[in-house]
Amino acid sequence: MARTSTTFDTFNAIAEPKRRVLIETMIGKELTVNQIVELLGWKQPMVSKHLSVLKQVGIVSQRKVGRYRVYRVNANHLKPVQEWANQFEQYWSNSLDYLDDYLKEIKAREKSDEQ
Amino acid sequence: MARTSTTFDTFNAIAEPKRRVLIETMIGKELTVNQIVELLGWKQPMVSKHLSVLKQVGIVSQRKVGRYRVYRVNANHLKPVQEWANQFEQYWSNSLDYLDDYLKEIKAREKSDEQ
DNA sequence: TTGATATATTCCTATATAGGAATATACTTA
DNA sequence: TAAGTATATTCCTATATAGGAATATATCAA
Repeated sequence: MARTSTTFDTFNAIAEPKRRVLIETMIGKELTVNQIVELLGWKQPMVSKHLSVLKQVGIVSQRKVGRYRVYRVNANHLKPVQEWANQFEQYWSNSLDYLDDYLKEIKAREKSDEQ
Repeated sequence: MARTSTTFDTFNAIAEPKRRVLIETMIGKELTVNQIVELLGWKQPMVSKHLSVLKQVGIVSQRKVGRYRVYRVNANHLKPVQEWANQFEQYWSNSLDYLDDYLKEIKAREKSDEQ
């Protein structure tokens, strides 16, 4: 069996690093495909293909303006990602715990160096 | 070129729905592989394999206890996911905007039905 | 030591990309 | 209508899984 399809859900769509960059670049703007091409310096078909995946899961939507296609991010669709991560927030370390972890790590490293 | 490796980063590791379930199941606990097998009803090799991916990106860590391997979630590693999503929070619709979107959607649907 | 238990790994296969190149499609303007 | 611009799609290939089955490895217990 292959991996879950990139168009299966938001999590799979944003797994691709380039698509995250695309989203970061587009957020809050309305951009034409070629504007994105210029901003990112990617090949036009590559931009169109990644936009297509993002569109299929609803992360971006598109509007026709003459021969241009204007794309924008539907930020709402990223909410589930934040919400999914939120449920683990209570288990995150605070900065002091971080320090503690860091010290433990150093000790562990010293110990393994001794051997 | 194939897709980004599942072990490339946290985003790719959690793209697989089963691995998200695994994380949700394990959060806040220390669980043995077979305990997870029982909780989820998956095959043991499947659990071990998914744990292996999560371990490689640091989302879980493992401790040996006799012939058992005790796994736990490193919740810290899910922080980047929340943080990534956070940067788009200001662009999320509030409930009124949602209503607006909803009404627009209904109108659009009526229009396409007419044709 | 031997059998049993716990977990990891290997082998196999179907499948889904991502990127590159080429090309098709759509719209505009002279 | 023809040329030009903007964007999407198709074809190709290398690659990386996910799951199933079988098996290897590690540890415990009698």
